[in-house]
Amino acid sequence: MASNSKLAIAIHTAGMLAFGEQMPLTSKIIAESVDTNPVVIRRIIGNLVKHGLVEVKMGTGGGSRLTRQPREITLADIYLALEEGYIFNVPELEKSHCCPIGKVVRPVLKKFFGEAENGLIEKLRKITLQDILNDVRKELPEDFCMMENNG
Amino acid sequence: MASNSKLAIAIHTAGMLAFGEQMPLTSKIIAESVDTNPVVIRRIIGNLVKHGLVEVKMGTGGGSRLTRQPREITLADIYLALEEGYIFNVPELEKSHCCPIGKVVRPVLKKFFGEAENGLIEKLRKITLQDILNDVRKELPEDFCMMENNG
DNA sequence: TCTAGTGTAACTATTCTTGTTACACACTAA
DNA sequence: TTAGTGTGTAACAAGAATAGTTACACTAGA
Repeated sequence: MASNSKLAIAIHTAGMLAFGEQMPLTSKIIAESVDTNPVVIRRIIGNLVKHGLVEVKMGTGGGSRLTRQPREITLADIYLALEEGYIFNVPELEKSHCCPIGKVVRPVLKKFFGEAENGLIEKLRKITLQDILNDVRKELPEDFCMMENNG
Repeated sequence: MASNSKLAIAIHTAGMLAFGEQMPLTSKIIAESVDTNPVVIRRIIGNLVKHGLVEVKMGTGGGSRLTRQPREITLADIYLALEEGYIFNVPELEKSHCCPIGKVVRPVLKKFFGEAENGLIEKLRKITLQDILNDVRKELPEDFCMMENNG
């Protein structure tokens, strides 16, 4: 598992903001739900803000909320907002390296990996935050209210 | 860059085996081209063997070679052979965790991440080792011969 | 002014990945 | 049957990436 849980945390975060409707949520509340530290959440929200998905209000009564409707936010938007770079790494070679294949393979692999990653992004683009919410709601008790139940 | 350079190394390795035609190549030669340690290569070849892409001959004059033509091996075959698991991690929660959303979100995210990863794999399935070779060959001098030039 | 928030730097801890050494075993050729 | 090449793999070391934590300056509302 190479893995990177930022995307999961970011979606979870955005999902909670959606649940919270227009009521701003604090990084502390979200962090408790995700089971991590508020700073981790703030860092991720920073990326979402930078890409216009979320807006933040400072000070008392402040917190974050979505700038758009959940059906207008795709997982690709969130994925790209994280600016994590490429999934597959193509290792650098030493400058002294002299195998001609080694030198030539690198850009070729980069090209094909880029294509593959586009396939991933296309799929992510078809999934909206609303889809996530719908699935999550199915699993929650009907009378669930986040503000009361969160622990 | 979460990244994992195993796929790049595995493709590079398979590519060299293809270049070598039916002449078995040693892990040492491949390691020099990739600029790493022979054990790293052997570990990866072990996965390729397990999935029937490569066969290995022990002892003097031994080494590895492909079991199929390069046009019959896709990057998806190589990717899946590495058994790296999922690209995106969905973090576990503490057992004591009691936020109901937290509990419910996990399987939902796993499902959607699985779909996204399938998009990646579909793309990889469309790229064969032969495609890589063709691109690499374009960049190499016409009279290139691996056995003489490898350093 | 007090309290409740955020943003961010700096540091620590942890985990993942890669690299290395070492050695038993397999096979070939003399 | 012995020497030489090569693999497989365990065990450990080193390095890098990820995540978690603390601390503190700054913003805003009551």
